[in-house]
Amino acid sequence: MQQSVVERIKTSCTVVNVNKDAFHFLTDEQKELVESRQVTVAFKKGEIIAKQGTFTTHMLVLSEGLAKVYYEEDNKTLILRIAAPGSLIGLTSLPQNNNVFQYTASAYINTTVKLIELEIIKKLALENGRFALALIDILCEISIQKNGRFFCLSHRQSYGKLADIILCLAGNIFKKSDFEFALSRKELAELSGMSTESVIRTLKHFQEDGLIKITGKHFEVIDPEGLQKICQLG
Amino acid sequence: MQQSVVERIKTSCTVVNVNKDAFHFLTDEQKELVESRQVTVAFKKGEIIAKQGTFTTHMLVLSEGLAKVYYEEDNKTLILRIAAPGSLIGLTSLPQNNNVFQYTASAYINTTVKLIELEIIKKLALENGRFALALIDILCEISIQKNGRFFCLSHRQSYGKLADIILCLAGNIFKKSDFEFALSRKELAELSGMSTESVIRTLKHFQEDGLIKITGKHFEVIDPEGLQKICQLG
DNA sequence: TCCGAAAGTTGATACATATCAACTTTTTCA
DNA sequence: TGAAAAAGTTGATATGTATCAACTTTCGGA
Repeated sequence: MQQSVVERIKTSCTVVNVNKDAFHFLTDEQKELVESRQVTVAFKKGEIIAKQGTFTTHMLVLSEGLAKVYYEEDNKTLILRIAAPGSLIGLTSLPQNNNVFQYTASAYINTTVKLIELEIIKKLALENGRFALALIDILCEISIQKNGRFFCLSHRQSYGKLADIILCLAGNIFKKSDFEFALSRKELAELSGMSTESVIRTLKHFQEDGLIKITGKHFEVIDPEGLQKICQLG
Repeated sequence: MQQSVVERIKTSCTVVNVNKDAFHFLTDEQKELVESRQVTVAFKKGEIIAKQGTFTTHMLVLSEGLAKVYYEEDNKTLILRIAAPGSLIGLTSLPQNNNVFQYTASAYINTTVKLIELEIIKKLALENGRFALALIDILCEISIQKNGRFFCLSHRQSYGKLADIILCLAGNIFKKSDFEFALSRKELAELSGMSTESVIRTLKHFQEDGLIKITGKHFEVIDPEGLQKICQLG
């Protein structure tokens, strides 16, 4: 299958974290243990999957849907990433002294997650080096992605931030240049760290410049290279 | 030993990453392997210890000094953290497909680092679960700290950002309320993500309000609680 | 020790973007 | 189906902070 243009575009701050499958390194016996103990839970759009500050007994594996992972403080929120199928939530609570969720996760759309006890994860990491190394890999990936997003939100200005988010959505979530967009303007604003009004004005600008086309909820990226250029300029 | 007031103050965005000693979980034999193969290198103030984009063959353990760890893009820099003794640099390059440094590290002051081959780290993580788990712990800590810093730099305004950095320096690096400050105003600005001029003006404000006292290169935190309040307000 | 460069400081100005307010369109659900 | 609520849009205004320019102080090296 050929990659579309939007998928090939590299953005500095992908908000979506691509997760590898660590479980694939488990032995059949270990896989069975995980499967025998795991529980699947479905969340409706808008529901909170995990709340920052509550005790983490289980790690979550997002199996279907899309979740917003965000950090909360003083009534302000910072979206850390969008969790897509395969993403792990709650891995950072593995250390004994951080056994609460370090962020909140809520469902953008209807979402199902599998719950696996952290104690089992810890046990498996201890006895299976390849699995442990895979977890390390995932944590490294998340760290690298976060650096890019951090840079983008703190060093670019509105045009660059929004262009980046649009490319991320097209290239990493929907994986095509046109898509029905489920998120509100307010949520787009939250993602790009700007006000709703600024998002609207900037989107309008992008349309006038022929970079994107919006018809109701339908988004189309017309000039990905142009958007990428805006990302880089600031 | 009693903790000083500045050490007890919690800030949202500690720029210093407190690292645990993962090597302590190694067997005597494994420790010997590490020690027999490790090399120690000294860097002078200002020198580059590791450059973003170059191939990572070794992980670095900072043993003495202080280093600035920063992300570079388009001639702009974003300081990710200050590496203090015990900090690991280059751990995020462990995954096969990210085998280049993901950030640059340079010496704030004269600094020595130990170099350990990544291959050895990988081998040890594979055969020693407790060591692997300790690495996971460290990555989680870094991740959590980065969330706080990310939030601080993107959601607070200048007063809050600078107050936070001052509390971090006092509480986490110098571990006392008064210290000789080696960093220039420009570097303080870089750390808090603002312009040099704004840093100067804000410091002046803090002095006038009796929060801190500066005499030449000598810094003294007079009212840590007051600074903390400023952090929280924004 | 003195000169030039770097660091530090101050005030004036510019600018990006948030905020506010008024309004329109769309959606929701009783 | 119609009324209320939510989402989207637009223009005017406010504000925080960067930028620029001029200047002073400090520091390093010939």
